[in-house]
Amino acid sequence: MAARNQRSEALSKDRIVEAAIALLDAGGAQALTFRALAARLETGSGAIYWHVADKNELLAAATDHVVARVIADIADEADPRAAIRAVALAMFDAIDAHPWAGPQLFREPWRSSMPLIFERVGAPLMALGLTGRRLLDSASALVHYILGVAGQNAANPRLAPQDVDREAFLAHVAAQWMQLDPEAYPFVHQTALQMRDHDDRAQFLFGIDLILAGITR
Amino acid sequence: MAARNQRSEALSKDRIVEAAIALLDAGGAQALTFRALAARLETGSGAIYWHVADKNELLAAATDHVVARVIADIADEADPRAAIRAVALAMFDAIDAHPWAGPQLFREPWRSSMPLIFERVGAPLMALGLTGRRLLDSASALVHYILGVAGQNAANPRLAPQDVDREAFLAHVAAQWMQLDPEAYPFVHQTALQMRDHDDRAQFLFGIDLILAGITR
DNA sequence: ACCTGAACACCGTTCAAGT
DNA sequence: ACCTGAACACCGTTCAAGT
Repeated sequence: MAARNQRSEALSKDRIVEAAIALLDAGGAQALTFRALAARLETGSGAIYWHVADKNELLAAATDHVVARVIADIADEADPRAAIRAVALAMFDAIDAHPWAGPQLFREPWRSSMPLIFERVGAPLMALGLTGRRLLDSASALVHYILGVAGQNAANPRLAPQDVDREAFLAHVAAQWMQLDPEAYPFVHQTALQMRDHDDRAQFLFGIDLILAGITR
Repeated sequence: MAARNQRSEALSKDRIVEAAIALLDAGGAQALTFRALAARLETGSGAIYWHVADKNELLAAATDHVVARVIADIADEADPRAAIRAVALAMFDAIDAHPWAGPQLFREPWRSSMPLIFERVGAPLMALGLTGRRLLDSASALVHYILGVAGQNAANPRLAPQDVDREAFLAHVAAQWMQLDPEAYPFVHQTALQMRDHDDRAQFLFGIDLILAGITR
């Protein structure tokens, strides 16, 4: 027993999940393989299966771990609207920092992280006096918006060619959109230029405020 | 040349994309392999690479194909709000029918389907009198909400065990959420039962109306 | 009970060889 | 120009064998 600590800790689900997160953060979803994980943990690839059912459970556990920490770190806000904005921004930043968690988040909504998020959004709505169906549907709209935007935003810049930076990339997309037929695409043609230098985070918050305005109108 | 039609049409990107969509609709994202595709097209797996760069392009082309058809089929609505609801519902139903397109949609937003969607949402907002930054940000919030919810909704029921139906599954999740500590999870505890028998589509539309209310307040 | 690592079935992609 | 299909590198997962 004591001998096991000479070179490495005993394997455990926690240690595996931690190593998985490190791999995911460093190289994205494709960097998480059982072989890489085994190498990092100095064990055989089969050993991991003793603690974790399969890759799906591993990704879900990694996501739960990240979300739980982020949610726990959110500062308390007295004002309900400020509280909702705080949760929204925390999730936005979390998925931006761990983009691999985005797709995973809305793949298994019955997992432990989902009630956490719903609670943090729904409780302030209760404080605003909402009840019944309207309470649930409003919370649902906010949560879906938050996860949807955060996930999309996390996916965006990563598939762009590596050597162009974000600005050059946006300028390129805007130029493409500008070339669409102004008759068929009046909106796109008119807003493409603004699209080029928009602030994702500010635009995200604007959407939150739109929904809040609709809720409390 | 004429001889080629004796047993099968010449290979083309269109034929490949069509076959890919058939595979994806029948068996989900994991059913699309180059081997299965080659078998269905009665050709070698390498032949596909002559018309398509890689799997990523294939998925993107399949998504564009589906979205373009759906968008084209939307009936024109005179009322801007009705027009936006029509686009939203069309996209919701499209991703529900082709759930594999959900993740793909917000993976390459500079592709051709994205301007199509933005135009269909943005044009009615122009008719409502919006301009400038507020126009772009409002359209962006709506599009992100639509794609986010539709994608999440499409992902949900498919990972559930196959033998339980949707209702039994929702009841099971609700029961789990009910068991959370009412002190720590007042909102979840109170709304879990309603969550059980909510209507995804109606809830989705409610969110659209919340955002529209915020936009036009 | 927990770990090892070879083996299996299966991918996406490439490429020499054909027509 | 377009197609064939074997070959390559790489997966997730299993499992007999070890401790």
